[in-house]
Amino acid sequence: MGRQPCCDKVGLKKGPWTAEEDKKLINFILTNGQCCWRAVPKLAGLLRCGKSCRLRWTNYLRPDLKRGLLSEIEEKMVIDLHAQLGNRWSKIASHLPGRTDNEIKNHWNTHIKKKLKKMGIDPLTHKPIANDVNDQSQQEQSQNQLQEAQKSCPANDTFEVEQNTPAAQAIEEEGGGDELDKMELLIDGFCTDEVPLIEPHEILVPCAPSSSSSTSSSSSSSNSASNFLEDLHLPEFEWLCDYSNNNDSIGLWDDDFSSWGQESWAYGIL
DNA sequence: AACTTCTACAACCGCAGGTCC
DNA sequence: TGGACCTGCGGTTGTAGAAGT
Repeated sequence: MGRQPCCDKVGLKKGPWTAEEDKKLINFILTNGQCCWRAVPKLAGLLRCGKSCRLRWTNYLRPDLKRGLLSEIEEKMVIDLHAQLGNRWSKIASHLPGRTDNEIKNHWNTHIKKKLKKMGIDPLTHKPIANDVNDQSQQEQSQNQLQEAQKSCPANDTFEVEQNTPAAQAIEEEGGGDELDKMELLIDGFCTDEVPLIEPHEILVPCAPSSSSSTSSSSSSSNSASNFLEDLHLPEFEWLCDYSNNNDSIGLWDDDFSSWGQESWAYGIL
């Protein structure tokens, strides 16, 4: 007896999400909270499987997401963390507030891998790329050591970022280690693993719409997903925002999601 | 201008682990 | 205790836009 598929695939939509679908999903999650993803599409009126809804929410629509390219510091952190954790993207992501495992995985595959190879560093072992057989066996040995270390590092342990891997050093030498201390402070005090799930009634709505802004965000779907927020009516929520350390105005209601999740956002209970 | 190739990233798939009954 | 169900994770694929020819 095989497992039941996660969803009845007949008649279900696949591929890129439309603004309308995003709207329905956001409305539903904000109203009902995250529960029982399998039931979400049906209840939200979406022709998607629950898995797809969860992915869309966690990777794209979640209000606490940062958008845009990873900074130098974040990139360096990813390399350090990867050296210690391997391809455990979700664990790596948990040390980078506002970043998703998918985002980090993509960034690793498209940017960091190339960068490291270019520098003569094996992205798998984080050691200088070796050419002969002896070096290869050395690499295997170090890889085994790495795996052993990973085993002995329980997931919830407080994590010390190793700054001494050749790869991380190479990246640092390229520039961009300035704010590292700041970032480490952030990590010491914050880990997404520890972030409690925000219940819908605890989610706040931006206190004021504003003109313009918006930094990044590139993809067409992100733009398509953005404008409909103007149409969202969420009377029971109020977003609070702290303008004090952010010169940009909040772009949520006019441009895209790029402002969601930045430090300037504050969440609280109404 | 049209076509091809490359790049970035969103989304899908299958599996593993946890929980519940 | 074991099976069913659900969620989360990691690898892979698909697609759109950019860049090159």
